[in-house]
Amino acid sequence: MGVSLKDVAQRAGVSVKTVSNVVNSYPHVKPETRERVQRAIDDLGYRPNLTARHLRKGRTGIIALAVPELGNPYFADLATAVIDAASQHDHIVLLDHTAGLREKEVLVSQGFRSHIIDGLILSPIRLETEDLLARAGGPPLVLLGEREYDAPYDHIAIDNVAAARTAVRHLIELGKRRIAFLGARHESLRQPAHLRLRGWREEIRASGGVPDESLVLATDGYDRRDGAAAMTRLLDRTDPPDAVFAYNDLVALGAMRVLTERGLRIPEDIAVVGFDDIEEGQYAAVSLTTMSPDKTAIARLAVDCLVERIASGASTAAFPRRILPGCTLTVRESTIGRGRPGTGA
Amino acid sequence: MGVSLKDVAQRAGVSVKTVSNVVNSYPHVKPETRERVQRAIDDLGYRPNLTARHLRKGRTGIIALAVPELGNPYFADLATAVIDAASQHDHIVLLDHTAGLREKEVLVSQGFRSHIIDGLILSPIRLETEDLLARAGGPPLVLLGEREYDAPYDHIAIDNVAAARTAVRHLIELGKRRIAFLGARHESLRQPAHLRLRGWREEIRASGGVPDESLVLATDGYDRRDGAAAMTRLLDRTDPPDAVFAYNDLVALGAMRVLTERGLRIPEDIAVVGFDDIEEGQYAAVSLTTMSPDKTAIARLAVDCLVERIASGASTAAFPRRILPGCTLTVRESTIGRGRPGTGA
DNA sequence: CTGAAAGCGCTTACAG
DNA sequence: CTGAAAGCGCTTACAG
Repeated sequence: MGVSLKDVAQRAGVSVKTVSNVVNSYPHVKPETRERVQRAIDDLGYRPNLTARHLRKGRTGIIALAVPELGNPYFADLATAVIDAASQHDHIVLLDHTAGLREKEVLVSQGFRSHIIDGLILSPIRLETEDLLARAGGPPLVLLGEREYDAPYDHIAIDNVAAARTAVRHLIELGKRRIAFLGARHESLRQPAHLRLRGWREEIRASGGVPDESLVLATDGYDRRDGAAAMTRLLDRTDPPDAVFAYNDLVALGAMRVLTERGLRIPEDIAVVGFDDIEEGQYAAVSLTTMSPDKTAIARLAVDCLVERIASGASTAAFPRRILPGCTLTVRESTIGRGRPGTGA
Repeated sequence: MGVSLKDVAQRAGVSVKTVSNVVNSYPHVKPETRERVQRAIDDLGYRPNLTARHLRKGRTGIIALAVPELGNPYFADLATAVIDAASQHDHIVLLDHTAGLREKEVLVSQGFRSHIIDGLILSPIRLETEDLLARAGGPPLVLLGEREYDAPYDHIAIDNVAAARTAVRHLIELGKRRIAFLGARHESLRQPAHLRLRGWREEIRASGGVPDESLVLATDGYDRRDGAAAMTRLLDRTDPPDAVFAYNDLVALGAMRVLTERGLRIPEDIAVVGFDDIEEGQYAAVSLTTMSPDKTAIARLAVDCLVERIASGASTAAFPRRILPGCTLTVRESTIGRGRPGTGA
């Protein structure tokens, strides 16, 4: 601390410009000058002050990632992947969580940390299109997740309708007919789960069935406790389902805990499919069949998009992209029972 | 972007100093001046450039948190708590993961991001004392976790020996006599798990038993797969244990998966105790008894310590503190069976 | 209560 | 190939 370019320049007997050239490996520096400067740098233990560099260049090399909560392993995995992808581009990651609160999501999206971050990756739950449109020239933004917006920003998300149909089809092919949907939120149709719920309806119709809306269970959130509560309500009724498609793995795992407590067999009595493919599902007592989004691809695409937008210098995207990473079905014991290796390890 | 103090000053017809005073809510500003400036700020949509402020003040308000991996829910929870604690002090958090690699831990501890961060909270796995001593005047540092160092830095960690003894005593009180320890690392005695292993030995001796070192199972890491692999090795022997104390919950959950696959009953055949109290354990088919460190306290203490050290301006701590947050036993089905409510929810 | 000026540590045209 | 100087946008003694 305290050693500046000027100190190095003085010691090496050159101007700060020359030192700067060496530090930034500018090619046209006379070898002996470079060596002299390098020695001064080493002697003094000089390290460039990045803040100053940032101020000058107008970029910080920091991108922010805002997710609802790190406590959901899906988002922890995603954050890990984003950190790694960002480091490929020499960027570091400032992490924040919104708890899925619209107020916090708005705050983050408005870039209350502008000037510190070059760009933002946001996975919103309750944010509305109008909030995005009101965003006054903040840093470039890339959106993640199931919510859809009519706003000038890139959006990375799997095809939720198609993925949900795949999950439900799997259950139908196993002979299940009363398939519940766990995790529709107590809110408007534009909330998350909307698309997965639509997939549920479409696939049931496609198989010649009629969606039973009483099998759609609303929840407060998407945690284990929400899954457990919804499953309890479902089982307390007279006509239980023979399968459950959950909004995500946490909801599915909460539901499975209740099934186990009640002594019901998975999948014989009730089969379960989740969504996200968190590792916990592999090691559950009955391992969990789930839809596996390609998290690495999602993170990489998000960071690539963002870095590109940052380079372009525009706050909004004139031609916003909609990118669909892959999502595949991973079959485990919760739908086909023991018999094949369960952990997938 | 592009609106500076100067622009606001011009529009309001005052000097930049006055605008700065208003922005920083300096008390002695004539009300009508303040109002005029505020109007200019609003009209222009001015937002202070934090990078410039940082350069000037020499502080950024950013602290870094480096954990082995976010994929372990314990660290995800800890990160969440650190972010919240930091925001209490108006600091934001740069997150990094080390994968428990010494090289990466050294890099982080040497502050390769110095000048961007005001301080660092590091949870090391393989870092050595010499690495810390070689640290050349980086930003203030607070250490977390089971590793112990003889270095001038504050250290926040529960009393691992005492906590392990509590866990083992619980098993002994339930009548268990052959208690295995899962998760000693294939490395030196100074590695993590050392203290918990010592607690295991001490408590067995205290109960009048003799620690059976063949029941100490080494693992490569502390993940579910490590627990599953170790449990498999243990069961393939002729003399299985009647209880397992795992280094952490992930190892315990991996072990439980294997027990379930083999058709063994938990806790009747083999009881299991973990460490960390991650939510997953509450919702496992057999809910997991575990040691519950006070993560919120750990995060708060770490941030408080760090902020204090930052304020003091010293890179190292003349009188490093050793702080011991609480850690309590949480009893669930994996030791006492079904019969009481299991999820603890 | 407010202004003019220096300076935080860099990078970058502009000269030479 | 290298130097002198301006400027990124703030804050802070120093005056008045």
